[in-house]
Amino acid sequence: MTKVIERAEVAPEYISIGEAAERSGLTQRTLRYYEELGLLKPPARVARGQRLYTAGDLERIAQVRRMKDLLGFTLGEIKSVVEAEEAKQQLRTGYKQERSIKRKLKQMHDAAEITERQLRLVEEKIVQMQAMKKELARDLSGFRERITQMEQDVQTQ
Amino acid sequence: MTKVIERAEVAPEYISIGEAAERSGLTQRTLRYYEELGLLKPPARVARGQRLYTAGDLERIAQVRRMKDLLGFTLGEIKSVVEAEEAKQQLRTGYKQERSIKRKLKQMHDAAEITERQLRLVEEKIVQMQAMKKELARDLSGFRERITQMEQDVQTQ
DNA sequence: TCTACCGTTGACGTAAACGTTAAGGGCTGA
DNA sequence: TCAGCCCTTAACGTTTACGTCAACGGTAGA
Repeated sequence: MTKVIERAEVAPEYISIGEAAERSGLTQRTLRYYEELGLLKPPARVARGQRLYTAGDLERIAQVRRMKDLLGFTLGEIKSVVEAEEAKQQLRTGYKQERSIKRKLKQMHDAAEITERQLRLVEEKIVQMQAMKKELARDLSGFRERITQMEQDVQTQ
Repeated sequence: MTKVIERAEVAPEYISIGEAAERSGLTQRTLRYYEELGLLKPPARVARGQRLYTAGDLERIAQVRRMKDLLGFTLGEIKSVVEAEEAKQQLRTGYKQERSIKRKLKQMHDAAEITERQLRLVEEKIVQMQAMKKELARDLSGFRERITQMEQDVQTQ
C-alpha cells in the first residue's frame, strides 16, 4: 500500500478554501468576497497562491455568518463591527508598547464605548424578538386550546 | 376587493400615502412596492384611486419594518410570515363559515404548525443573540475593570 | 384660470451580495 | 502522460430592494 501524504499531514492546522467553504456553509466565492471587502483578514497562502485557513479563521467566518444570517447585519455593518474588534485586539496586544498611561486610558475608553454600542444594539434586538416570541406563543396556545376543544366536541358528538 | 371610499366618507382616521410614509419612516415607493409584493394588503382607495391608510395599516407597516430592520428578514421571508398570519386571520373569521368539523380541525392544525415553526425560528435567533450579548458583556466588563485599575494607578502614582 | 402640489402607474436605473463562467495552473493517481 | 481535481484572478450576470423619472390627473389657493 502506497503511503498517502495528505496536505493535512504536512500542516494539519491549515485547510483549503474548499474545505473552509464546506465547513462554514459558505461558498468559495463568498469567502473570497468577504476577504475582498475586509470582513476576513487575508489568510496564509501556500507558495503558488492558494489560501490556507486556520481554525481561528473558521471561527471568524462563523461569527460573520451569525451576524449576517441571525442578526441581519449588512456586510457594511459587519465590517464596522469587525474593524472595532480589530481595534480591540490591537489594544490588547499593543497594551505593553504604549508608554503613555493617558493614551492607554483613552484607547480603553474607546474600546469600551464601541463594545457598549454593539451590546445595546444586540439587547434592543433581543427585546423586540421577545415581544415577537410572546405574540407567537399567545397565538399558538390559542390554537391549541381551540383544537382540544374541537376534538372534545367531536368525541361527545 | 378593495374598499372604495366616497369623498364624503373621508374621515380623519384615513391618511394619505405621503403621511403614511412620513409616519412609518418609509418612502411612498417602498409602501407601494410592499403592497405589490403582497406584504401589505391593498389599502382603501378614494374614488380617484388614491390610497387611504388606516391606523391598522400603519401598525402592519411598522411590523414589517421591524421584521426587516430588527430581525433582518428578507422581504420574501416577511411575505411568508404575513401569509401565515393572513391564513390565521382567515381561520378566525372563516371559523363560522366552515361546516365540516374535520376540515376546521385540519385548518387549525395547519395554523398551529405554521405558528410553531415561526416561534422556533425566533427562539433560535434569541438564543444566538444572547450568546453574542454575553460575549460582548464579558468584553465590556473586562475593559471597565482595566480602566478602573488604570485610573487607580494614575492616582496612586 | 393658472400654478403648485399631491397622487397614480409604468419603466428604467442602481447598489449590494453574491453566482457563474472563462482562462489558466498545480498536483496526483492510474 | 493525462484525466480529474482543486486552486487562482477577472469579468460579467443575477436577484433583491428599492430610487428615479416620465407622463398623467385631481384639487386647492391666488
